[in-house]
Amino acid sequence: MLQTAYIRENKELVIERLKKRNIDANQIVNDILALDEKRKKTQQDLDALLAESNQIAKQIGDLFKSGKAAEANELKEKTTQIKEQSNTLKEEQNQINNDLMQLLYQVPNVPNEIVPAGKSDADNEIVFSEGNVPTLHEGALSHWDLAKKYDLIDFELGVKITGAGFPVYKGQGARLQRALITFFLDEAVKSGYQEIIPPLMINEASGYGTGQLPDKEGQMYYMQADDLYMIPTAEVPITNLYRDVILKTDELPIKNVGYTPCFRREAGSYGKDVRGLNRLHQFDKVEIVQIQHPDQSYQTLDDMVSHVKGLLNKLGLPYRVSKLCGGDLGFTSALTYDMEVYSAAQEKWLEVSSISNFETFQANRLKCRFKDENGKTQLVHTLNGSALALPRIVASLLENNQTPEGIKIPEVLVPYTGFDMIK
RNA sequence: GGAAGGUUGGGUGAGUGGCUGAAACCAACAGUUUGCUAAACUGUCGAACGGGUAACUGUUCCGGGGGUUCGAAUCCCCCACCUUCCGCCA
Repeated sequence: MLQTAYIRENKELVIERLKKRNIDANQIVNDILALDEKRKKTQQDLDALLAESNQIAKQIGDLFKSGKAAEANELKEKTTQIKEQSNTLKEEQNQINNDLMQLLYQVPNVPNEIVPAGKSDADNEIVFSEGNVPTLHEGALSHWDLAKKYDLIDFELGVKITGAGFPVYKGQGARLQRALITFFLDEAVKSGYQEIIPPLMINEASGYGTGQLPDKEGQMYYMQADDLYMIPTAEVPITNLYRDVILKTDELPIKNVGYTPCFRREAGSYGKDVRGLNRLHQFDKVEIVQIQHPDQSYQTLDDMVSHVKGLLNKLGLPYRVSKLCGGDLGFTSALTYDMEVYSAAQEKWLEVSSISNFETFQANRLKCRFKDENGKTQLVHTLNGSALALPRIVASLLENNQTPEGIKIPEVLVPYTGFDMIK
């Protein structure tokens, strides 16, 4: 959520930048500012009334104490009038605040200056690529066929136990999964991230904190009996660690990494995009989260991108980095880089990480602030990214590294898997 | 799941109707003292939204919501959460 004060002070910029998202924000911005003016006005009136009533209450107290009950009772009558007025104003004030919130919830984050204009992922700007697209041998298989051939992942068994999108990993497949998780965690810890094991379920307040609620509750699994949601990503519990917190400047940046399974309902997904490991209801992901001083957050974003590049380099997967265009940019993000690996048998690029700077958009809802150099409290910048999401990495690894003799395990993973070939 | 007790500022914790935005202590910060560190002493020390060039100042907030009252941290109702004991249990 944007801050009203920010919109007020940067009106033209906000409208201009939101055009990158193909949004004409003129109307809503003006509505917000008008409501905000109204809010201030009512508050002033209300404050004045309450101040008066506070004062009278004090007088009445004094009068009673000095035994002047008659005068006190006279004053009492005066307050009923004030009370009526202030109640009306309070209602008005509540209504205004609600309306204002409704409007603010609708406004997405202001894209960074360097976000390219565009409508869809086709307009994303590829800013970096590494590695060559492999040529596969005759008779190469898709990862779901490979998974079956080597008995690594059993999709049907998952259907039996739970349903579609909940695969069962077996044998070397399970081991590979665990190896990747540990490798990713180790790499993050080496880069200075603190490892976190958060709860896998969250309450409503946390859902609001990172913006899954109120709009996107349909994407999360919900446990009605206990009013809890399964996390769609570790970002939610880890970022919410800092909800309602005021940090000190020297505590920044905060760098956390967490591995968790992620649960997503993915309602409405269908077709070949969901085949195999491409889209799941439960999957494993290692997430990096940083909380940073506003002056440094873009440097941090670059650092995070570099970190993920490093992971992909070490795994030897061909990948590319793209800067999301305005039309493809997530609601809460100011700037996002997507990392995609090439999946050789499917012959397509798969998104394995999305690294974003939310600036103060999340922090505003989270109420995560810090005391700056001048002792002033201001909102932090929050950032996060996958480092990395497992299924598509596995898909790409299996497909790209297949040989007639078996599937080669990248060298960096061998210490973790204990084998260098899936046979 | 049953029972009891709790929820106050960064922490401990006082506060049962007006003098309490909140004692005291601890922590933190600034300063004095000190050869350095420590100790001691002095001061500062919650947040949000407003008004004012500023000094300063108004309102709101004592788990959340509602109520009683001229006036509520304090009384009443509902809800959430926590702790302890019992039951169950990796």
